[in-house]
Amino acid sequence: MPELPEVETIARGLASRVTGDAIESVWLGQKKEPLKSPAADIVAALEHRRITAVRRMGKHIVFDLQRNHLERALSPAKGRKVKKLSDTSEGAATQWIVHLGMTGRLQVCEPDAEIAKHTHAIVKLKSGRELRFVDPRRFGRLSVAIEFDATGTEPLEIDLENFIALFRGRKTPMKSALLNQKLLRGVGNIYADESLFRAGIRPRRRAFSTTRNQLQKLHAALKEVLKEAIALGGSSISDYVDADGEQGFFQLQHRVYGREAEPCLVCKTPIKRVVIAGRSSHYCPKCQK
DNA sequence: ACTATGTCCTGCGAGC
DNA sequence: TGCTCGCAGGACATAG
Repeated sequence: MPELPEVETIARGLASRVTGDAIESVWLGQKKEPLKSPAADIVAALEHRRITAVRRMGKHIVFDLQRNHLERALSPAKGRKVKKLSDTSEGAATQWIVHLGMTGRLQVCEPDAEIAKHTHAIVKLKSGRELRFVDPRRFGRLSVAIEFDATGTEPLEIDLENFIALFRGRKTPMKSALLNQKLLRGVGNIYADESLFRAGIRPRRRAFSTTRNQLQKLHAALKEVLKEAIALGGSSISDYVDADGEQGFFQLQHRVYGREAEPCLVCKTPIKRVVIAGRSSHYCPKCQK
């Protein structure tokens, strides 16, 4: 469901709520799809760890975990078969990585709160609260790692020359290039469409044929649209809410996404919707070349 | 190596 | 009301 601005909003909300808290126990559901790492690895990596930070990398939420020294003496956690993490020393940091897919949610709640349908993981915290992962479509993924290795570059950090180089020699449509997480991480369908509109580039435009001037505009437009969206707490379409249950407001700023047949806000031409790489793509046929 | 396509899931609203 | 259909913010495997 969420793209970079929504994940950023969620990660910030989680950081303020659970940083410093410790994980006492982990329950994982029976469905196998949400687990990218073996269940035993996840449980072993999370239990009795302190959450030292929560941050976003692309569309992933990364929890930095450290062995909780108060718990260490009490936990005879050795002997568990955790191949990937077995060579980590006792105090070494590990990470819990959550990808929300299309419909994933991470909620912090009291233990007596009703357990939502499609709850796949419940993490009990020392503070008494619970962190729950809920995901109806099960496109989301949970995993653990010693150091998460995300692909691509953060769009908010990339400089102009490296940005332009991403598109060089590629035949693929600009829309597909923007969605390719190996190039830029965190851009999804909404912000791809919105940034292409602001830069005046058609989504089907072949990457290699895009002019330097257009790419320069896109570099600025993408950063601008992502920053504006983060400032407004992301876009709430259907049921997206952040860690505090608050909805975002950037959907009110969409200029093309979800506006098929509505007049372009610049030139009044009806907005078009086409399918590119299986994804809805919205653009103004007059403003975008 | 790069690119296009199908597939994984559930839920919702539109249209009949 | 109840059914079917198409669509949904993502990412991977696979085939060409």
